[in-house]
Amino acid sequence: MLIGQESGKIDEKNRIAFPKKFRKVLGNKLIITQGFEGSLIIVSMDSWKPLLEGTEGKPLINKEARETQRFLLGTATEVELDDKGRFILPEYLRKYAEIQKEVVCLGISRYVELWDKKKWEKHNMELIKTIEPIAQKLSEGE
Amino acid sequence: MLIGQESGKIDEKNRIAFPKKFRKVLGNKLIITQGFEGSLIIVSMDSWKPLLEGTEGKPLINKEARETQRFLLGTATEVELDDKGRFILPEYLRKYAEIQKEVVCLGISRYVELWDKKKWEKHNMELIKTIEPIAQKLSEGE
DNA sequence: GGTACAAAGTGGGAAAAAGTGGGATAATAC
DNA sequence: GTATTATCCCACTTTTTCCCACTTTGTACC
Repeated sequence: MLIGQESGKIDEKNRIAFPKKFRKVLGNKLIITQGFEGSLIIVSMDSWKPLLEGTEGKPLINKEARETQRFLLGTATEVELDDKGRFILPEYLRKYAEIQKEVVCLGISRYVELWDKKKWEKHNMELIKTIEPIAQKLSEGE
Repeated sequence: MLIGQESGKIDEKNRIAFPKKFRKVLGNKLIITQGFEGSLIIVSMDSWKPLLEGTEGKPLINKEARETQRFLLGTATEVELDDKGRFILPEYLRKYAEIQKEVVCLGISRYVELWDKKKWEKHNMELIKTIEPIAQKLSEGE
């Protein structure tokens, strides 16, 4: 299972070192696509399909389902890690995620989210405020 | 049941000795995540896992589920104690909790809170001021 | 209470592993 | 043919991990 957060940076050749602990789980062929809240989603081939739950099966006549699929599938790219565990981030995804220099990778169970560091930090600040009920449960045990 | 307070420090390799009495209860595989008032929460694997159950199956397209997972998974880390009972605190959690050098571990029933010592002392002072009038009222009322 | 022994804690060295930057070659475009 | 971009690979740097030795704390027995 993917858990935890790692930071890194994008170099002048648009390479990003994919954290070791995530590599172990996902292997070195990855799919990258646009995510939500301005992040990117990185998955393995295998977990790609289950993630589409909720968009699959819905009739094509459903406009929202179509748009969601376009969003997720239409912008996906397959990348391969080099011998040192890096991949090249396509320009259009870099723009979408507004990645400047530093990035953060979040392990979210079956996929990894990639964020521009500043953007993530801002998002995280907001997150902690709204997440209180969950953390409360964590505190109480079961 | 976790109670009491232990202090320690973080060494130059970012290691923190996890107090023996807490170790006995929680084991040597721990989950650390962001807590409240700038503290960190440390729980055992066993009490953390059940929390995930509610979120695991939820589709990617549900915003609330996404944010919950980001918090429970993305900002948490699994650590393992070394043979001397120490764990390595990831940089991002250290920053979050603003840990300088000295730390305090508080046993709070089912989990352990980790604080920067100075911050804890300050927080505790304020806590006392707040609690006293309340306690006073309580006693007067009887 | 003091001494001796045992257990636990602390710091740090050294080897191994991983990460980083960049050069050289190959592929593509102009 | 030349220039630009992409791919592969190498060498250097940094980080991580494992382990050891010393210090401190705890415990038992005198």
